[in-house]
Amino acid sequence: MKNKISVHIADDHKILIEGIIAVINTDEFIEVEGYSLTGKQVIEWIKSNSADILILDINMPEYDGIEVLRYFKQKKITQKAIILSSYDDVKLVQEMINLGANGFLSKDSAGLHIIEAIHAVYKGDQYFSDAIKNNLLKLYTGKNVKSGVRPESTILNSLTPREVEVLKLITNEHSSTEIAGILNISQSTVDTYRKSLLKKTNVKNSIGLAMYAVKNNII
Amino acid sequence: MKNKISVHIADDHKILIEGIIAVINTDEFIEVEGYSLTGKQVIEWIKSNSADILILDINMPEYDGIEVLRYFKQKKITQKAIILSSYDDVKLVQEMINLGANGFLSKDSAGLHIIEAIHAVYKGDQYFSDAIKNNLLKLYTGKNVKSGVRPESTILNSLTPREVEVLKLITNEHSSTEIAGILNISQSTVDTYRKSLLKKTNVKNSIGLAMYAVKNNII
DNA sequence: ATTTCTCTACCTATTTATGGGGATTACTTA
DNA sequence: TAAGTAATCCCCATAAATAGGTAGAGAAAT
Repeated sequence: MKNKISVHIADDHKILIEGIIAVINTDEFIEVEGYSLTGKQVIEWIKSNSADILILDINMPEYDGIEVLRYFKQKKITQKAIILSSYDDVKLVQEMINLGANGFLSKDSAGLHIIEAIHAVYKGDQYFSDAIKNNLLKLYTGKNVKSGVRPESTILNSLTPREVEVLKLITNEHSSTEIAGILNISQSTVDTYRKSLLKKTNVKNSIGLAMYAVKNNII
Repeated sequence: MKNKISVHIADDHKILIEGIIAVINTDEFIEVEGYSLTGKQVIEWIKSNSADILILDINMPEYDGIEVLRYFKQKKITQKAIILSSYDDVKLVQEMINLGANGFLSKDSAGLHIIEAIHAVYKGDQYFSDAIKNNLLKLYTGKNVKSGVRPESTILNSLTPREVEVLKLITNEHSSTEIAGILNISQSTVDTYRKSLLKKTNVKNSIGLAMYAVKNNII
């Protein structure tokens, strides 16, 4: 007779936790070990506990999901984790995989297959929601088959350090004049960065930049 | 033998719907009649259906919860509704009650008592989550017993419905011209809303507004 | 050695946003 | 009925952002 798969849930929305528990309870081979409402609680919890699977929300107060994964990696904790996310940002997925995430579920996806995801990850597989898989596929179709070509053709051409600095200041409600003052560069230069940020992120205006920054945790 | 209480769920997050269904299925006297993923779907649904209780999320694409309630009121539809909200804005609650909402559950509240809420509202009672009740209490304790003193001392001077609409569009990267077109009002009016939003939220510029919207889940 | 990238900066012009007013209509509420 | 509020619109002026260029200095990669 085999033990049940134990699951710990971390999400700041209690209703979501209750929902997931209810869903999980429909599977006789899985049980919920407990839950955390903040990233801090997860980090406290991991110090003396573990579960077979941790279901981890990205957006949480105190420490977010990414910071929790960073902590795990730093402390060499090998807790398996399935990420819950509201948006399907490819770069985030890559970041998460690098940090050791084993699965990725989108809250927005048409069907949630949390049970499948848990079983898959428990077996050692990775599990990604369809939205994510589609996005990843798009990146690797057609080109980039031979040499070690980095997928620089991606939508998100990564930003230069200076661009990120400017982006942060924009997101913190600074005007170009102010940014020029803070970074000790000319206003024209700041404007140049704005242009290149708009082009690279493919958004419409500064607000789009701010939202991009939020989504990519460049805050 | 009595029929089950039928419930319709409206929320743009499928996972939340699945969760609520799972929770509801633990009660033998309640059954889920169906669900909608957008406000528009709710309005389509109500044209030829009804349920004993509608569980309605505030934040939904196409039409949000408030707009759905407005539609109900305008069309004199007496569908009972329990509101699901991510934030506990007192003014919003009042607005919703005026629009005929029968209950109010906060997603963030420590314990979700959706079953209780459904039974209460079905019996004709109103149901409010603890967070809401506490906020309402705070407003009426000590002072404000006699004259009609408005509790303007609240931190978030809450925004009017129209302001929220404009804020959403701003956050979605629309310019004032576009917003005017979308809402079918003059650009000047949109500018007026921008001014009042800036004043009320106490931020510096549109980016501050967008960040405010993100923080307060007004997306 | 030559290309590529990053950071820097400027010019011109147009479009948006912000800040200060004021004002009307409709609705609700004290 | 008087007061308030929400929604709507206008004027004027300035500040800021966007869009199109061009371009040089230095570092890094090929």
